[in-house]
Amino acid sequence: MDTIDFKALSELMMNGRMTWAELGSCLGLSSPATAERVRRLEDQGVIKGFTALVDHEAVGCALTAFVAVSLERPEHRNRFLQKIMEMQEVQECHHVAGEDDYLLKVRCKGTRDLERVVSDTVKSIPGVARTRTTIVMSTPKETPSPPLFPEDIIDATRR
Amino acid sequence: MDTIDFKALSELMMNGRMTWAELGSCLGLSSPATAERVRRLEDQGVIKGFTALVDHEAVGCALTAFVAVSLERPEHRNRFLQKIMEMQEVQECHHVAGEDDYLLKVRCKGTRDLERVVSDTVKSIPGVARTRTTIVMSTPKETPSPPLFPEDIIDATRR
DNA sequence: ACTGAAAACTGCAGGCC
DNA sequence: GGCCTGCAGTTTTCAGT
Repeated sequence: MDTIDFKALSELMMNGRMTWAELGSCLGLSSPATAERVRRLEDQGVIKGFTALVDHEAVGCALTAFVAVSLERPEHRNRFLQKIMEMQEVQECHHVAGEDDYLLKVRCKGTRDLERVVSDTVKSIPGVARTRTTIVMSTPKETPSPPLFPEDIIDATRR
Repeated sequence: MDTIDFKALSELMMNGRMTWAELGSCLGLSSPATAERVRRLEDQGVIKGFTALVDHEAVGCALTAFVAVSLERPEHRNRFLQKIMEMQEVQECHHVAGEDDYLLKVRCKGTRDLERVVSDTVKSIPGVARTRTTIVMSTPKETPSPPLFPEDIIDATRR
């Protein structure tokens, strides 16, 4: 077990961009060895990729909501999931135990958009028996995530 | 309005690492101009940083759960939030409208860990009146997120 | 996994629109 | 103000050990 400088490592991860040499020095490795390990992690699927983490509010995605969905019968599942996959506003879809079947995390510009997503789109999917929407007022803690609508970033770039 | 190659752009964003030149060519820009724009986005706070996106299951974080929390009185809020901030397992904390006050997204290794987090830690915070935990069985859709426990990645590195 | 070279990329300067 | 071209400094990559 080598000597890993966790403090330096987390500092490095905080401000984002880093070189293999920097990362390696936290781990006590040279840059080629570090690059090799990261490449292996990608091959194994541990690392899915690399992205920018965006402040969704800053790009006009100010509203977050959780939508619990109940399905009438299991037969409707595939069609439902297929539709969900296509919806950009749905950031997450979890199959949950308990009263409801699915829990969606939805992100959009405002209440008008939410209405469209929930009432028009989700409820129109065959087999959706009922939905319960919970609006997020503020989020004190959240690990930032990749952009949902890359085109909005492009717009922000121009300002 | 310039000509943006969205198809190439999203392909590029999918497989992660890219050079300014590559990104720029999708936008119809040279590398210095591209780097400059991204730097500006960072200054504006639109881009919070850059990270690796990890498959949490692959690093042993196999259990996801949503925990709804009700607080007795507003006075308890600050202390509650402070404690939440310290908990690595809590990936998100949202202040929500409706029946409950907060909705936590929790990630941990297994049910044993969940018990510790919910029953021992969250419920022991002063002012927590009740919690309702919803277990996630599978998640058909989720944008990957940065690592919650960097040390687990280090371990995976060694395999 | 380390060292050292070639190749590639980034960042800065200067000029242009 | 924002963008493009060329050069110097780094960083990554690919040998060989």
